[in-house]
Amino acid sequence: MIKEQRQERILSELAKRGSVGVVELSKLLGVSEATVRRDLGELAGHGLLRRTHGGAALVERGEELPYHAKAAAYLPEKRRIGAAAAALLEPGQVIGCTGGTTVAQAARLLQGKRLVVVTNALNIALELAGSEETDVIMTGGALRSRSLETVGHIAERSFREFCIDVALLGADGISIKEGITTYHLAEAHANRVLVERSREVWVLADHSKLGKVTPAVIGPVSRMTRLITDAGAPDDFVASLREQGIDVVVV
Amino acid sequence: MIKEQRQERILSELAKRGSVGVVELSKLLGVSEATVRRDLGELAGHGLLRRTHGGAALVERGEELPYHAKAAAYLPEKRRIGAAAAALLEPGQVIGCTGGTTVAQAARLLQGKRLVVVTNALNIALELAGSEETDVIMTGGALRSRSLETVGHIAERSFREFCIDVALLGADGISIKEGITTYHLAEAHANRVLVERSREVWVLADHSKLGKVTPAVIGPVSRMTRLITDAGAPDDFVASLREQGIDVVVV
DNA sequence: ATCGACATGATTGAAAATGAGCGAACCGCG
DNA sequence: CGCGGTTCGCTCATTTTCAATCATGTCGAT
Repeated sequence: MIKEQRQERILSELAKRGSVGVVELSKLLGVSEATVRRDLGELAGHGLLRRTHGGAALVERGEELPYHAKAAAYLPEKRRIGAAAAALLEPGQVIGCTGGTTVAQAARLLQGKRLVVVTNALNIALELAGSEETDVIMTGGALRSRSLETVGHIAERSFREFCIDVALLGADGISIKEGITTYHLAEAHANRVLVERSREVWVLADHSKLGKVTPAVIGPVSRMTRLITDAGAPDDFVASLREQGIDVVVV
Repeated sequence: MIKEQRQERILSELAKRGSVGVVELSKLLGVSEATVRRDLGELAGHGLLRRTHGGAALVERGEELPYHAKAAAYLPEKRRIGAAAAALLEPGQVIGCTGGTTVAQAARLLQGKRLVVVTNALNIALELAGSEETDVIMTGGALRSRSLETVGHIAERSFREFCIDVALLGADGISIKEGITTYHLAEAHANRVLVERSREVWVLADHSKLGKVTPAVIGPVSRMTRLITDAGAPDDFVASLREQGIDVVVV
């Protein structure tokens, strides 16, 4: 039996049963346990299964997807930024959230607060799914797997149904000249509608985003009422925003 | 048997019966009581069950999602049902999915198929989020943490925008007399709209749901075009549905 | 025929999981 | 209350599993 066939077989067995043991597979496939371990290791390397002691199990969705919070870059900064944002929000407010790992960190800390959260991002909704106190409204729309945001007319129409107190925006780039930008046009469009409907716009971004420009414009920096970033932010950048009357919180 | 399988078994047993004893599990699984205790401790640490003296019980309504507990009950049956449903779908079709753990098992196997999936359930969207081939549309709406479904007028309006080939319905109860039912009124309402918009209606339910009635009606059994269930289904129940011209698939 | 690349199987010391033993804590019951 | 039996959490020895290494076998190319 060829390696490919064997690995195929392992995956199908796993799909059928949810978890499999090394010894078990060894007997089933008629190869040594060493070979089974090698196969499992290889498959796990491709993210097709999760290795466990004694065997393997199905990968949990969300464990391996690109935005998984634990895998995020600048995680400590993002956590602090998220915590600061969460602390500044008040009970009873209506919050709009875009996707992104920084916003997700904030969302995680909103659990149990009496808030209404409107979001087009799957990961945000998921963070808050367990919270009894928080009302979560998803906008719906076409799902973009890269960012887990939903976009398109459904998302935009839903955003328009709300009057939002504070928008928590996770941007990919913030430039004094070019404004708040993101990578994807459809996301930018949905986010723009959120901004339109929001009284305040807070942007959550670690310092790596500052001065950066990405293709799709959400809006000018002047539309932002508060920026929460980390201590790595360049002083002149911060000063320039403050001159424009934007509240810059550095954590 | 590896640890994962054993713990899955424990959760399944717990979901079926509401509470389990250490000694009992030890005999059932063929491992020492010490190991059972360790497993229970670990699962309790993940919030998947509540430790009691002498055993374990389901987590109280409140902090944790009962979703995980539900997911573990009749898991092998649900996998087979999900696989059968996935195998019967054809490329290019527009599929509507409600929430529910059985439907989630089917969704997992739809990855990579060229389909359009419209759903009001967060867990379904998450299963398919990684798939490049599959277009996923979320309806949006207010999120119910218990089932991870979104409900309300936003969800219903979104469903109405689609012409759906096949609806995959996960019901909580199916009764010849009372029809297809679920626990929650708002969910039933959203699901009813999905059914309206669908050419075919397939219900995915393990045998524990058959003959059961729960508070909120989705529709009469006659509206269902196919039932996929497991071998534990009572013969007379299956026969009765077949008399009505419903295609019953037993896996 | 020889070589090299690759897959497989066996070996080994380390790590993890398991099972048994033992006081301490807890339950039900008088 | 207090008591006996059960259950718990802990430690320690044993078994299982792991990852790494090396040897063998297979196949195709030179």
